Amino acid sequence: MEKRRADQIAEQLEERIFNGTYADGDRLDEVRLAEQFGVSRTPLREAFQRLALSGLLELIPRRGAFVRQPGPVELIEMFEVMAELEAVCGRLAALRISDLALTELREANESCQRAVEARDADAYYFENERFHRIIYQQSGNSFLAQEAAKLHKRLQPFRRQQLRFRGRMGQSMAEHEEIVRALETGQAEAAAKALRGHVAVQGEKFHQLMATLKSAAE
Amino acid sequence: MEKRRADQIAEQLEERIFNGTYADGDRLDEVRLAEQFGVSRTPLREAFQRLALSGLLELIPRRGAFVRQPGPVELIEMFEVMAELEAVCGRLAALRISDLALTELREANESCQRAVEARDADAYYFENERFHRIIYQQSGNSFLAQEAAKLHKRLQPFRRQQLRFRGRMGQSMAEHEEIVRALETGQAEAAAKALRGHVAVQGEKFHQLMATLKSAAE
DNA sequence: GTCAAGGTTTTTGTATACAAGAATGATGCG
DNA sequence: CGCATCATTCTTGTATACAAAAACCTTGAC
Repeated sequence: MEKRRADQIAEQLEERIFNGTYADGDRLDEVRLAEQFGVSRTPLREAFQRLALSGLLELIPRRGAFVRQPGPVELIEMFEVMAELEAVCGRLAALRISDLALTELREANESCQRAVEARDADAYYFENERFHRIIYQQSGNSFLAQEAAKLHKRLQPFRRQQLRFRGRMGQSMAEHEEIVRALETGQAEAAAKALRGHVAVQGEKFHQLMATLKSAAE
Repeated sequence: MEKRRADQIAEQLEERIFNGTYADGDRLDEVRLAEQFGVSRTPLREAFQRLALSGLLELIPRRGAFVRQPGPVELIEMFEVMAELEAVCGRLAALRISDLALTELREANESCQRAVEARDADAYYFENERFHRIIYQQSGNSFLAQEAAKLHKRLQPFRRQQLRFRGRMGQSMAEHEEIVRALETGQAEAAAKALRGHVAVQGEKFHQLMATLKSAAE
């Protein structure tokens, strides 16, 4: 399926919003972006529509498109939902996961471990996503898996910041181990609880998240 | 905030997809719809973008926009996710709900009861939505509330069909009572369980849902 | 009669043109 | 000197025009 120009633009704009090129409240100028991308305003506006639906832009009629970065409160809320979605995926996956997927899960986890030892944040980030994505899919509910993956992607830039904090990677690995054990033995509630705790933002992590926000706002 | 033409069109198309005017796989003709709505293709295409993002349309490049009604499997999956979202809302709301909201909840429930007695399906449908929406909001997590409301809306036409079945309204009312009791007494897990059960599709209800799908396909 | 190849016709995707509303700045009045 | 009002300019929203790709139809060969 070949892509439209508008799709590519949407992806690039999304990337810029995620990586902080645009700050919260920035107005995106149609004509300036259009000539920057070398297209007319039409495909650009289509891209705007998309990003607005994903919550990345706010389209105010007759005013323009404004970047909408989640604030502290919304971010906490999103992490809370993510924790619950992961918990549900885990609970279902504990009953439904295949042996093949379990093998892949352990493999992804080992890759994570190697990334931690090599202090390779990018590799950890990548393998961690694989780890979680397997659990989403093994929930046996592809709609759930899709929704979980969507939110995961949106929270990724913030998660990434969190991993910089000392000791977080190691702790995260221990949690992964616990999750794998619960899934291996089919303990649904244990898997749910482990995943919820793994993702949830609380206590010390909350302060880390606040720090993340400050650095992202600069 | 006044609306754009494109917004109104998106709403109307959404309505048509929900109420079954368009069947799964139907291709929406841009020019025909444009003259039908009395607009050009531009706002229509913007509306398409939206509906595609909500999963109601599939936009195949260079081919067109195709209506995408959820099939049996996807529908079951969506109900499963809805049940879990409601459960989470209930669990959080049990701890966070305000007295005012509890009063409103009881009020909505009484209106439901009256609708059942009057055999007024439309009224029941409306008050039931109010009942659930209060719980979403009282989760204290507006992101969660928003997501729950979004999915609720998407599933509404199917839920509506289900209520036609004999005895379902009465059973649903009993479940509402149980939910209210759990929320009143702050029993988080009980509220979660009651709401999950209330929404989940299982056993007999599954067959009803299948019947719904058949009638919707006609 | 069937199938394939090429051309014709639709239909989508993008660019441009135009219209209407919002922002901005200048000017006049208090 | 400050503020309000009006005109100008800019920006968005929509319509139209054009280009490219897909669907189709016809025609010809086997």
